[in-house]
Amino acid sequence: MKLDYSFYDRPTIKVARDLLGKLLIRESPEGLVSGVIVEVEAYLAKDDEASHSFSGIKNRNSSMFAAPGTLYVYPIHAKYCMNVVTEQSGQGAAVLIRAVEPMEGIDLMQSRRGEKIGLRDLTRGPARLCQAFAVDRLLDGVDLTTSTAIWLEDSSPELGKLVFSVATSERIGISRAQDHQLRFFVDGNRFVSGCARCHSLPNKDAFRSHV
DNA sequence: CTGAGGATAGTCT
DNA sequence: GACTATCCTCAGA
Repeated sequence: MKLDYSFYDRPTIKVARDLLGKLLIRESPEGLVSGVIVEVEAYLAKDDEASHSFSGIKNRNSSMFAAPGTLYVYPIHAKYCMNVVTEQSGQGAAVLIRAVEPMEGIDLMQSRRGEKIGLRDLTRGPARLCQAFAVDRLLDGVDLTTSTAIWLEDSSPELGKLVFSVATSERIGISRAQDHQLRFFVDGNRFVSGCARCHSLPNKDAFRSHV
């Protein structure tokens, strides 16, 4: 079932944790791809120096201040990252989706990412994920609750109820506010990005093996 | 497997 | 001109 407004219109940290295990779906003329979210980071509206909203609304971050459920796509290092806007309009809070476990459309992801890339590296990392899902600035500001190009679902019938434990750590790749434990990931899932010390149980079963 | 270093381009100071 | 919420390649164990 597609996630609606009431899912996003909540405290950012709750939304971030609840996004783990949800299905991200992208439909384009080339075909459909999907994956289960295994890693996210929360960026808060207040007292968070690492958040793009910290120094106020700018041209480039304006969709982070839009309604909850809006997609905020940000260009960085000549690549893209995707975020989901949370809380109320004008707050400037969002959750960065850092990694998914590929489910449907692996061939299409493979052709977008390059034939030499292994399965594990297709969507492990925010910019890799955007490339595999063909997410760029054209999707910035899209409403995830109504769009037919990209949206989130609670779960897929064939996966059933996913069982996993949530781990937390500092966020990755930022230079300020590094002490906050605002990164959430599926403990042990091998499609999570980042360093080995951030995984307390390395190489546990992936969701894909449950199908 | 790990860590280091350079490439990359759009936005803001 | 400096800054990134990054990625890829390469060397070494």
